[in-house]
Amino acid sequence: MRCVTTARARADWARHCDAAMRDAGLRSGGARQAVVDLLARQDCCLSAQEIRDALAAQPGPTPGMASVYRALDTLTDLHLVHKVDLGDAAAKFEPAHPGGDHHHHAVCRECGAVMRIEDDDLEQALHAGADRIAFHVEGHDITLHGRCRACAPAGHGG
Amino acid sequence: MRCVTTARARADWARHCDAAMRDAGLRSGGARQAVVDLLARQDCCLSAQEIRDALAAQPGPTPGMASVYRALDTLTDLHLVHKVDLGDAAAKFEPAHPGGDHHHHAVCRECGAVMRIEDDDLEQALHAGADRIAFHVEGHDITLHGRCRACAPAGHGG
DNA sequence: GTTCCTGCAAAATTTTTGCATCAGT
DNA sequence: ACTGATGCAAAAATTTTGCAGGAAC
Repeated sequence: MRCVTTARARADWARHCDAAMRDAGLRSGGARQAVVDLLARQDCCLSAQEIRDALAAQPGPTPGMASVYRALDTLTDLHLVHKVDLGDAAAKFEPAHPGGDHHHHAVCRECGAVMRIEDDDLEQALHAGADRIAFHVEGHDITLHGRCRACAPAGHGG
Repeated sequence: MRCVTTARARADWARHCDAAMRDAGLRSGGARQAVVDLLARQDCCLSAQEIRDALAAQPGPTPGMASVYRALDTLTDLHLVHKVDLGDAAAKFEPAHPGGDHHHHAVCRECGAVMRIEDDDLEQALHAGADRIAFHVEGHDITLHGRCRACAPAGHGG
């Protein structure tokens, strides 16, 4: 199972973002760019608070929460970022790679760890099922709940 | 595709709730019972606000939001109710039928309608995939996003 | 110079908690 | 009577909005 996004894909996404934002007539401000740069370095989703904390921890000015939310909103509208709701209080956000890197999430109910899930058979079943219903499917989210290997009871790990 | 929960399953769930709540040493208060009775009549998920509105519309005293949330929290802890997060601002809740009635949701991004989704192949793929990862899966949620038949562009209907 | 972006603060929304009171066992 | 359930209001947490100032084009 692939577990990380390649450095190539990250660079591609950052470039794709720059192009799409320029294309949309958006100006290159500091806060939004910082959010994009941070997300480009992530393998999985981050909450708005986590994004701001990460930006606060790195050199340079720290954007306000409002700017983080506005940046995420804009990026989500442009389909550059995918909003993920894992059942926590806060929504999370992750890069929406244009060419692929489609994945889902498993949340450990013990430690709260979030794992990436990639399964081609699952995607196929989903697409096949989508054809059978009176609904035009444009996207989907899958969240597994359970326990990660570290937290799973011995003998029940899978 | 089955689209509704049978009257039998609803009655079973209500009875199951009563038994489980008695078993847990919970008293039969008015607000929680009203929430159970209302959920037992539902085919799909309702938000806390929708639940309270529905209770306000029917005869009898209207419980406060806090009681609705507390009832839902208790019922979720007892695995009698399943919390569903469809990406809206508010979480939704639906009966967790013990024997079956496992389903997922499709949300129309035009009109906001929520459809039940039941697909055995999808469930099988999910269980097969669960065996292949280092994660002990105890539950899962699937949300499809797109457009319902009424809102789908002509010729693109699923 | 115009328009968009940003930051701060206030507002809106959803959910939780404190506390006094009421109801079930 | 004891213990838990309920209602109201206040608080907490997350997200959105208003407005003034600054930056990009």
